[in-house]
Amino acid sequence: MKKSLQNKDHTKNIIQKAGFRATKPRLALLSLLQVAKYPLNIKEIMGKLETATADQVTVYRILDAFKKAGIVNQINFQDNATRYEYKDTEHDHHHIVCVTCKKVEDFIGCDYKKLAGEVLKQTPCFAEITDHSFEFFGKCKTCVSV
Amino acid sequence: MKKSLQNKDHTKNIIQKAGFRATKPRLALLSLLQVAKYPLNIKEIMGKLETATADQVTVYRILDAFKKAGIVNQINFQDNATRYEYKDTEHDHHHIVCVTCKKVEDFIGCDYKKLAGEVLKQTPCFAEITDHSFEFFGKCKTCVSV
DNA sequence: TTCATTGCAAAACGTTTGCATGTAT
DNA sequence: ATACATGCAAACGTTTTGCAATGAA
Repeated sequence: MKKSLQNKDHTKNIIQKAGFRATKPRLALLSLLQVAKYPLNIKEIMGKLETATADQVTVYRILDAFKKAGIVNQINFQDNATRYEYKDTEHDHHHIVCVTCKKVEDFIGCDYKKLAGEVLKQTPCFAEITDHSFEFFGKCKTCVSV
Repeated sequence: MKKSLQNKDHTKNIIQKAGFRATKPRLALLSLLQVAKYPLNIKEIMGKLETATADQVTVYRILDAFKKAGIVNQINFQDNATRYEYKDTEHDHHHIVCVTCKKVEDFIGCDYKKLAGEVLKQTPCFAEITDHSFEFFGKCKTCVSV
């Protein structure tokens, strides 16, 4: 079986296992997020999706549903546009963003689990932690000298 | 000298040391952020500011300038509204947010400096780190049982 | 006085809602 | 067949821009 077909089946499985119907917009959107090199905002998503694959409103609804289902992560680069990324549990990572040119690079090593335990002890109101966000902002080697 | 006057002078000093003129909107906004118990979004700010103290556009411009000057932090709770918090360098902290009722509690212990060094080694494109964001999302003791 | 700062009007985005139509299972 | 999903239109909330008027130093 060809690799691309395996991937298509895999994408379809993820959608169905999460309890959703495998529709054209959902398959296209999840496939797109799976190959994206960094978290995409709505404009980038609509630009990369083939015309008439999905309405923008549909994309918003799917992203919301996928986020609740734990299939995608919602990410914010402080640029007034929510970004979404496929949640690959095998390759947990976070991002560093250049504040000047917006270049993005991944990094690993965020040991949030240890801190999560300490935080629950510190915060008397809270019972459980379900998610976390963590990004670094800085300057890339090109922009730092400007 | 009364405490409230000391605070007023302190607020004025912060603004002027950052290179800004100590105008009514800027004094009111920074004072508000200094006493806020959690990061405020624009609606909350406009609601808490006395009427006619500052136009909403002015508030946006001041927040942007204060952020660039390092006086305030920009924070995102994944609720489509940018939040701002007075940056008190003496009391560095982050936030945990209840995904159900939006309650916020602070926590300390984010040792980002150690990770920042490792991240710069990992990411060949980046030269320096200037900022970071870190929030936990979870459920408070009231909402967890629902 | 002078230049930084503000207010107002209007536009530009990002996001959500309601409802009729379409479709995966 | 039918409950789930989508598309379209329109509303909504947040943020930005241009420009003339104002005010702090």
